[in-house]
Amino acid sequence: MINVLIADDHTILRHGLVSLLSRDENIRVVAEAADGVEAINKALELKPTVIVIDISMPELNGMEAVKRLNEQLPEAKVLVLTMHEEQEYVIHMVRAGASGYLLKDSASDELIDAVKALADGKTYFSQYAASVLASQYNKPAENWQDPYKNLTNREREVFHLIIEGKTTKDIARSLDISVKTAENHRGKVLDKLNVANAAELVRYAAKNHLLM
Amino acid sequence: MINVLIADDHTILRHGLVSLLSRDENIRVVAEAADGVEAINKALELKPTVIVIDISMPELNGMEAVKRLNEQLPEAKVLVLTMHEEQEYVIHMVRAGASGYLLKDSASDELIDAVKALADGKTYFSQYAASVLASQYNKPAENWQDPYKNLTNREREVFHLIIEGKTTKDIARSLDISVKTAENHRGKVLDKLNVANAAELVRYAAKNHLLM
DNA sequence: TTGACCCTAGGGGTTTTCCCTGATTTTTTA
DNA sequence: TAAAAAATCAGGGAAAACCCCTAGGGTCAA
Repeated sequence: MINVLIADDHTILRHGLVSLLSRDENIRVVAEAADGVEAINKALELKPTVIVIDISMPELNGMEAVKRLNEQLPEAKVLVLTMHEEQEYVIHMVRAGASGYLLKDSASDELIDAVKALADGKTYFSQYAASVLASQYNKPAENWQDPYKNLTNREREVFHLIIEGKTTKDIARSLDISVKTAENHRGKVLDKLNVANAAELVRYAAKNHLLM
Repeated sequence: MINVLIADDHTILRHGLVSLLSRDENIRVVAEAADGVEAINKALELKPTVIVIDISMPELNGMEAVKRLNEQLPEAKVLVLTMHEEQEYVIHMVRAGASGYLLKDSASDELIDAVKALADGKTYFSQYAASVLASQYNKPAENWQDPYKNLTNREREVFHLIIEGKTTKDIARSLDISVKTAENHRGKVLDKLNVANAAELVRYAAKNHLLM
């Protein structure tokens, strides 16, 4: 038997979810919450297996609620159910500890599947959410284009050595060139990628998945 | 009309895919390939909209093939169809430029949906693949543990400012402390996380998903 | 109350980074 | 072939980073 807590500030929608989930004989809705604080309190008290939560809620928004739930009740699995299609939401919620992400216009079967998957220790992401997550890895190919592409071969070598944490002296030794030359390349790289220092350069590399 | 190229070294399976996809009136299979090199050659010649490809193939494996296809024919969308459930495969293929990832035991409808999604410029990931991608964001909470956890609150603040690319002077201003104090904290952070400089610190942050 | 730890701040030093300018040789491209 | 771009080297100078040290004041717990 899967114990579920439903947190959503829209009463009608919440009741709809309850009756939808209750139809499945393996699922029992043990509590409802209309805001984030209530959700956390009831979760800590009843320790449900799965928590179905909406992002936008009064008191404590879904994101913060998920974060706290993950800290205080890590064994509970959080399924985010939302109408937000914004990319950032998906990633932030996953970062916050969500195990599933479903849009409200999903088929109702999907909701039940998702709850069961989470209860089973798996994750469940809607087609859309999956695309967003994947896009984080896909992007680089296109993003590379401008600045990184404009580096010369030598500069690209230097670039990679810098993001390895190498000093200019190391780089000079590595490439068998003078320190001054390495320094020049370094400067060019920072300039072309429009960053102020090595730390920012590594950030740039991370953002564009250039970090090995 | 969506032109599709199918690359799979298993003849029977390949033919099965062809007849499956051909059943849809909006899809036309323009070519088949039994290995990676053939896949690339035919793709460059026929410029299909979608390329359905298996990971394990002779001559040039799927991963390499996807990489090259992405470089030489970026407008073609690659759908990876495989029986490999290994985590690394998903991520590597996506990094290589795949727009979709489907397991061979998926429903046949899913294949058609996936092809159409890709032709439409979207991505398509099976439930499983999505989970793997999501897990990349979930992990950190556990990985954080050792060194980062040992930072004091103040050090953690400084840590985050360093990985923002801030200089010591910036940090001092930010926290309203003297440059010398900021410098001390900076030193402590580098020391505790066992890195030599800010660049390595950002690497550390990236590895542990601490980069915002 | 006495360590232990943290935050604070400074002294004094070396090394590295970053930003210039200017020049020679090689490679690429028009 | 001539022009442009890239790679090499170099020096000066300011700023930042990094390192080692001391030291007062605060909190907290044994």
